[in-house]
Amino acid sequence: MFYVFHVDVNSAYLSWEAVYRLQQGDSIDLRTIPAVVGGSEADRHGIVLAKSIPAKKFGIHTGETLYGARQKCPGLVVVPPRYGLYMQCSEAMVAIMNQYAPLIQRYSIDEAFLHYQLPPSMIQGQGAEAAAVAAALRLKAQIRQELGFTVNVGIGPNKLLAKMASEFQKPDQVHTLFRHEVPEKMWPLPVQELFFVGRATARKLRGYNIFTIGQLAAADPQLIHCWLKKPGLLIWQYANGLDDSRVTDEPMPIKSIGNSSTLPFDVTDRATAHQILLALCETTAMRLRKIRRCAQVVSVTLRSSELITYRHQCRLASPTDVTSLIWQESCRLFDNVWKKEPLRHMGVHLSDLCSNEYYQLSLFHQHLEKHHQLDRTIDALRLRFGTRAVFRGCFSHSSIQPLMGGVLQDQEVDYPMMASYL
DNA sequence: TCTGGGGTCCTAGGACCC
DNA sequence: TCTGGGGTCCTAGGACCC
Repeated sequence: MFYVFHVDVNSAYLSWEAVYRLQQGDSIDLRTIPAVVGGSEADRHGIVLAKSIPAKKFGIHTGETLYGARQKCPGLVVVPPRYGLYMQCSEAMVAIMNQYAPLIQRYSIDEAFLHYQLPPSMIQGQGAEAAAVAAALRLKAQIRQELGFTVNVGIGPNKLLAKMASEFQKPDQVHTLFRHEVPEKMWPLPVQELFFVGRATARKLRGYNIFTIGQLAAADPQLIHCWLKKPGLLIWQYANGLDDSRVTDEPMPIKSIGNSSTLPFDVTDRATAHQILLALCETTAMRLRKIRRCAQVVSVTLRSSELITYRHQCRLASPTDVTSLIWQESCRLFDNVWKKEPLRHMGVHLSDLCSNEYYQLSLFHQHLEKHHQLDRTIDALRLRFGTRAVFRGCFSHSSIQPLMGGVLQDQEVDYPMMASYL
């Protein structure tokens, strides 16, 4: 007998930022005022990454522009993100969760599932439910006391219902969604609140007169399948509370890897574009080598200043993890597809990954071997002396960063462990 | 200086082969 | 050449999640 807990940090980035600032002696708790964590507007990354509850009351949404958010709330406090800090907060939370169960599945930086096993003496029923709630309340209180931030814990018979439960009322709440509670607690909700029903699917469903999760649950699955194809069957099952996926701590195998960046200025010439591709290839290929994979497909994504996004991909003759080969291919793709319009955003993605073992053994070609050794040497130097220790000469008199993409480049600052709070 | 960055999965349609 | 049908591979695009 077990239950699944879903632990969700309330306004994660903003709460973590608030706690850190209080620790540093700041007198204002960001959670109690209209405040958001947002990217740099000067670098054109100016969107809301997380918002406080008072900010939410002004109608501010995650993902909207800081400009838009300020229109809604002129006195809004905006603070920049510190991803390294957030990683540490996340680690500290998972460490506490581990005191309650050996099996934890990290779902994202601020969400995790916990497989809560009841003692064998407990059989299904009120006693078991009450025991699970009591444990969740203790977990929530311990996180709050030791780390200073609040979480919602959802309890259910499976991951889907646990996750739906954690979304109910916020912050600092434990909610249950046991099977017998589904008709009362989940079915009346608007269909777009169901996991995996996004804007597009909700719009289609409304076109078929399905407005609530209960209406979706009661619909004919064959019809839903016909309308929405395979994802339709999935959301029909979700609407009925059905989900047989297990909590697992085995990491998902990585299928693709990529980096992209909204550029500080519009790019209008080929040479600059190629240099940016190199900066993106450096980061992406380095990550590829780190996980010991080679890529067979290279893809270049472009977004124009008009926000039109398109991409172009191709399959390589043989898999590679060599930065310069990936860059060469990226430039070729770029030249074939760029329409010469100003570019706001560029990206490089690698997919169809395979092991690099065979590749390493078959380095017969001298020039490949040299590239390979160069990449390895640079990787080792960057690991030891930091990502800025060594970079290509073409960047030395350029305003373009030699490595682009990735969010954890500012991890040189070490933050104190959150567990030192209180 | 109004629109981020990291992923996964699915489907449509064309090319190509038998 | 007024050409059937099945299967595979590939690319582009769109949906969803955080």
